[in-house]
Amino acid sequence: MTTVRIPADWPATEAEARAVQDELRGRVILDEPGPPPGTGCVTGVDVAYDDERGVVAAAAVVLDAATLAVVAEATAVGAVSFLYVPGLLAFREIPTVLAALEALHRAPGVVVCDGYGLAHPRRFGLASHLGVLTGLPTIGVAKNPFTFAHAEPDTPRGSTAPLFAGADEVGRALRTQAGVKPVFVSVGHRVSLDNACAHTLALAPKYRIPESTRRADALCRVALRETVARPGPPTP
DNA sequence: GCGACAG
DNA sequence: ATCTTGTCGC
Repeated sequence: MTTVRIPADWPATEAEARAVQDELRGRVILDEPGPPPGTGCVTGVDVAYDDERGVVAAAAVVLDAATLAVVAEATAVGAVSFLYVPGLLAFREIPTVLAALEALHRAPGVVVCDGYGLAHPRRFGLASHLGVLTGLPTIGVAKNPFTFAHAEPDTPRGSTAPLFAGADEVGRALRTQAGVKPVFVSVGHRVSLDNACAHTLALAPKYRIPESTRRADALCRVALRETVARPGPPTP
């Protein structure tokens, strides 16, 4: 597991962070369909926190898209780099997530983030940000609708309803299990919304949350516990 | 102005 | 995100 330092130029204030989003937003690529679902690899990323100690742990888990078998995984830990502010989540997670992705010794394929991409107050959520920084195809799959409006998708698995920010369609509510609360899918970088939903559905054959996110969630919790329970904290 | 608000 | 017991079900 690698340890990361907060970048020297990391935003310190909310205004600086918003300015970074406004600057990077223009680099998002929205006109590529992305890799076909069910082929190649898909990578889930997630983080866990110990706010008392200011420690964050990230995990990246690579799955074979066809079988959902785990083919690679990596973790990273570091100091919390930003406080949680709705709309600025990426600044809390990205340094450690980047380190985990870099520790992977294979191509991640599509990266599935636990949060939003285009569905964001400034249309630049975690998945968009991670995509621009890495150049990788990314999508966002969130568990809550945030501030966005949506109709209830039909009961069958695979049903969708558009997610609206005012009149803009910024994503979809996707029912991954019949009769169970939907997840909220939005485009990150270099993947179409149709493909993002297809990937998400393929990753959730049995549970509401995509297998990629479930695996990454479990792994980053282990990584957090191991570093917190060990002498010699990673905080310089 | 007040509250809500991805993780 | 995180704090938390028991409980229902495969």
